[in-house]
Amino acid sequence: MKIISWNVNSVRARITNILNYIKQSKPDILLIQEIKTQEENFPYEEFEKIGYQSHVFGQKSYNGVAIISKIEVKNIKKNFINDELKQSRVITGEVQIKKSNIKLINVYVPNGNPVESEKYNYKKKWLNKFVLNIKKEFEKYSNLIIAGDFNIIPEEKDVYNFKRYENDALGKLEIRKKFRELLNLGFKDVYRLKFKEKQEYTFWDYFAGSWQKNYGMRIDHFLLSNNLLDRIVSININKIPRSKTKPSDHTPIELEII
DNA sequence: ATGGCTGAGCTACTCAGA
Repeated sequence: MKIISWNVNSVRARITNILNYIKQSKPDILLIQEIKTQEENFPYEEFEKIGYQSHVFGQKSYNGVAIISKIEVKNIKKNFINDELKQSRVITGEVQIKKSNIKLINVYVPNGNPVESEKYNYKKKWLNKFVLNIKKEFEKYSNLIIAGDFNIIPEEKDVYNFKRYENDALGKLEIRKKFRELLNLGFKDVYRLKFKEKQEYTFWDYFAGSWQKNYGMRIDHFLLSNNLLDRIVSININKIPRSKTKPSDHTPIELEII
């Protein structure tokens, strides 16, 4: 069972890249973020043609998340967070994998920059609510997968130059602490669990040749509840989509479980 | 290097991203 998370930075501008990627990587479930469109303009048919159903929590111009799946996804919900700005950032669903019910939480955490602004406050409040709701979710479900763009650099080694990001909304200690708080509820950051010291990134800026210089950061994550850890087959950051023409600034992270 | 690109909405330019 292959589950992939990818911040596509507009599903409509990226549709050709996404379809090509799906044909190559053949995910069972693709969790996408920053689709930047409302449901009414979502390219449902394009995914249907290659055998995928889409579940969409859209928004005009900004944000938006979707679950694109070859297997049945039940109990789709778009109200995981009571978002004070009414932004579309979380979609959840349930899948049956090898007789166990697994809850999927596809998330796009607010960016929060600049730090001296209301945006940073929104991110902090948003993360507080998110952690609290995950805690509640654990009372109802034992198998949880949280995946998406967390906009959090977990540790110093997860960015090309930590000094530049220690006072940034992605790297500030109080933000990284929220990530640890989440893990402490009973999750593992699967990439870091499998690769203790490896330095790989999931995002590179469009400008100043960031991609060519490998000036990136690891901000897209797969969190698995501890009871699912023995079912991990592999975790992989696939850099190929970032090297294509008209790429997203993020690249997919691929999880395989049994 | 707090903006050097990119996308949406719109059709000139702002806002947002990280």
